[in-house]
Amino acid sequence: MKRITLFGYAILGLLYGKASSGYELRKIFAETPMGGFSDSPGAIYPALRRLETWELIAASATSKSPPRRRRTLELTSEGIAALKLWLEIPLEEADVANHLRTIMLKFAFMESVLGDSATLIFLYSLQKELQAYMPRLTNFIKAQSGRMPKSGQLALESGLRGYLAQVQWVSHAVSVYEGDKE
Amino acid sequence: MKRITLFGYAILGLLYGKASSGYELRKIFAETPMGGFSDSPGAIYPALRRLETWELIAASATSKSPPRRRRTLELTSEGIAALKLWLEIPLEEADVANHLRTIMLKFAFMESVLGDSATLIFLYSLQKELQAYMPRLTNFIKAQSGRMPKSGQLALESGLRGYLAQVQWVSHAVSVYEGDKE
DNA sequence: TGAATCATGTAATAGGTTACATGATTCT
DNA sequence: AGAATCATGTAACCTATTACATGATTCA
Repeated sequence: MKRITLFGYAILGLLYGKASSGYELRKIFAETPMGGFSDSPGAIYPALRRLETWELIAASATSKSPPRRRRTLELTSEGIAALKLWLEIPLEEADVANHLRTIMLKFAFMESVLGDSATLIFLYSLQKELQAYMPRLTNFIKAQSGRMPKSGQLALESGLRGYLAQVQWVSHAVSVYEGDKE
Repeated sequence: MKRITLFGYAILGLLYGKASSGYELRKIFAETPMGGFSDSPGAIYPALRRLETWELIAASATSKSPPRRRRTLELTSEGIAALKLWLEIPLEEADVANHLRTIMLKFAFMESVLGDSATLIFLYSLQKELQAYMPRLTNFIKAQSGRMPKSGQLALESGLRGYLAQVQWVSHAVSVYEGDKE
């Protein structure tokens, strides 16, 4: 029985782009602002092992020559299917409230896996859910105002501004994809 | 040997504001956009038990009357000390890159625990670290441009916009606290 | 009285963190 | 030859998740 974690999907998504070794993946997690996933070997190698036993990934080559001895891993067709399945799960409002990180990870991989039009549809639904969530958040903040210290109030506002930035970003992203279609 | 998790500090901070039962804390986590911590009993009661065995919190009353039978928990002096110690740890640039959530949690509790001037100092240092981090992020994005699909590029931009929003928020927050001083 | 919800807990599981370990290879 | 780093792994521990369980109390 397999339950793929967000970390697992991050690995699948990266391998979809390019077959890589554990070490290469580690470097990506360590050196890029990607999601803030762990780059520790104790996280990555067990995760790879799991994905391998589930046959979602497989060693394509265990080269000993030039680039040292390393196990290059690639997606199997089942791995690709699992990744697609995950990307195709429709958004719900609760996701927007709590799992923006998950959403952005999905988006990052979506174009290459599902194509432009699916990505655009995803952006539309994200836009819709964000717009539904914003007033809920502002109302909550208003309701709390006065019942917390300034810093609590401001902390909430920080979250609000973050979501506002996402709203603007979605519009921007949509325009990029819409512009591309014609 | 005690290692307090972020979740643990969230509890300590909330209890600093008001002695509460586990159930009350659950409701806060469930119904407010606070950090996105778990509201499940399997998370909260063990966490409370740990904090209790470390004597950072203690049951102030186990009322059976009106508000049912509930264990109201409050901070001990050691709990307050632990919370203060955590809040006083100075910021580093790596924190800004990866642990914005932690930072905002700290900020939310800081005013009531450490006072206005400490909070303002915290904001200044946050401002400094954010400003140091922004160019690193923009450079990284520039370096990647062209070497990823549009969606990957845009995902990075989303992060960038989030940080930009935080930069603006810090300025706002600073002005609120500076305005207060005079 | 029965349903809902209040309020606290526990058990199994799984995944991440931390730390350690080990060889091979490149570089000086 | 020795240091650094490449590359993979393992083991102990801890915590969150999930699901279940249990009584008490309010409310219809």
